[in-house]
Amino acid sequence: MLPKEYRLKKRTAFNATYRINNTYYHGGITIFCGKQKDNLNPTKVGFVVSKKIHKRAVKRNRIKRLMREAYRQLIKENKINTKYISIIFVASSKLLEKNFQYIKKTIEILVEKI
RNA sequence: UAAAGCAGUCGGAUAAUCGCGCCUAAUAAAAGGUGAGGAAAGUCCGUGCAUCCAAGGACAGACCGCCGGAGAAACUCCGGGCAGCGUGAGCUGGCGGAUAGGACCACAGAAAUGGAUGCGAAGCCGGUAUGAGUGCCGUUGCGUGGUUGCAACAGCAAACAAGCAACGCACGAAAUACUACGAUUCCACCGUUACGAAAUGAGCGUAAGCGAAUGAAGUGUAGCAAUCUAUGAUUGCACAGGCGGAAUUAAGGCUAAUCGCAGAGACUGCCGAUGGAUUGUAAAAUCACAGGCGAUGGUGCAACGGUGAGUUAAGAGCUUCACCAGCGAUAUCGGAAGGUAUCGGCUAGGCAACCCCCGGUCGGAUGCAAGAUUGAUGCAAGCGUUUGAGGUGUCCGCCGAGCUUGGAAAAAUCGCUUGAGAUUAGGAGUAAUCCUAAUACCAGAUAGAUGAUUAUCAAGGAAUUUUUUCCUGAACAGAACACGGCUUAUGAACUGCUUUAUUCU
RNA sequence: GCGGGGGUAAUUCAGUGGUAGAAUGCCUCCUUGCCAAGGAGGAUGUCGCGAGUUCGAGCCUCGUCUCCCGCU
Repeated sequence: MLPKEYRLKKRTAFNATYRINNTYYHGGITIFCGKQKDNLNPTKVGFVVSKKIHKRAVKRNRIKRLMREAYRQLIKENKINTKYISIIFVASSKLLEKNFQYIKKTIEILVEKI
């Protein structure tokens, strides 16, 4: 789990990020980027796995945790992008059968891309 | 040994690295503690808890439904009864009432619990085509037979006889096709278009509400109107019908032109003891005679108790009998449901997981997005303040100043986890469950923690072989106020008891 | 988390316990030089699934799966 200052929490913040509509896609994950920031606060990140992907909460939580863990390791290795205020990661049903290594790699590619 | 039944167990463990929520303590860092299930799921029941409305009454409504016990309560659990299923261990059960009443029981059937029509006899009516075949002093042809004539070895001609074939005419089984006088059903039009009461609101509906005519609810077809002799009588008019179209039917149809039968069983049937008729010397026989019967056949899920015997002309719960089912009474066993025995009368269709009736229980509504506190925002339109908005399941009644809609804004804290609780030990009880003592405090998130990677092992499987190798190392599934149940999902394996079958001793 | 509504033909929907229907679509034929329109005929169903009540369930009852809507 990420420390609190990295989490994107408010519903309005989510809506604001979606409205900018700056999206990238790779390997089953779509990301929405927010506005470019002008202060030193850390980039806030949200993870979304909708009910359409799987009915059961166990499977959805598993994907969410894997994505979060991958992003946390990237923070530690100092590979993240700090241009934006907020980023949202949206999973698709492709990720159901994938392992941790695959997810980490795709997130790394996406973060380099933006 | 195999196959079953029941009751249970388990739902992994350890270590390393990097992380997250909460608590303790704290300036901060570091540290310590702690962190998902048997179903956390479905939200199907029942509670606590919270808010709103409540003086109460009536009516709805919901739920329950063999007996006893447990439980805060429950579409809950335990034990027993009864019924059904199973060879059995055992399993299943929404298990009050059909003589209070209503609805329904398709098709078939004479008839579905009483619908008004149905059935039998007699009489009348009832197509066309194809067509095996049958018939005809029918016509034509063929060959055969004898006869007559010519000729006479051969042969030719004539009429006759029976036969065969084709054609024609008439009849015509089964089957097929077509049409539809009639019949049945449906539709359209014309005609008819009834009964039923009333402003003191008929009535209908649980209630809100509907409701005087464009005819409520109901009835579902026979009465209605007038008169006087007035609870009846007389008269009149009605209850009809007409026309057209579509479908089905070639089998039956029709009879208000006749006679008879049936108010569970008219059809198919059995009988003909008694009475009658006929035949016969008589014995006896026959009868679509009077009649007796409800057994047989048939229809159907179901036909007015079942099976067998006796009785009888034939028969029948017939009240004569045996067994069974059902109803009632008495005795007895049991705490009760209920069981057992004896006796009596004589039979009640199904359906209440349709309405309903009987007995019982229930203050109602909304759900932690309940609600409380702090802070912020407080705009517009409509309705309303005793001529009453709105609220309480509905009405009576009561409360009484705000309410509704749209837009904007929606942050923090509390509620929040010490409990109908957990673990261990002892006791009561067949059991559900209850009592006593000790021990500890054991998730509390809010875009929502409980995670990622790796190694070893328990456990299981396969191969080789007698200790090695390889594989799997899991299924269903993630708390959101809490608890008690129910239901559903769930990998591999293990334990105990019981039943049945087979083999051996 | 709490509450409510649905599932019937390829699609949209009807359906009083007694033979499963309508419209559109699809297929064949007619019509036309061809197409459309029009006319005639035809096919298409696990009534979401599993049990129960009943002589008999699309309909009644219970369980289950799935879809949709509202409360923020």
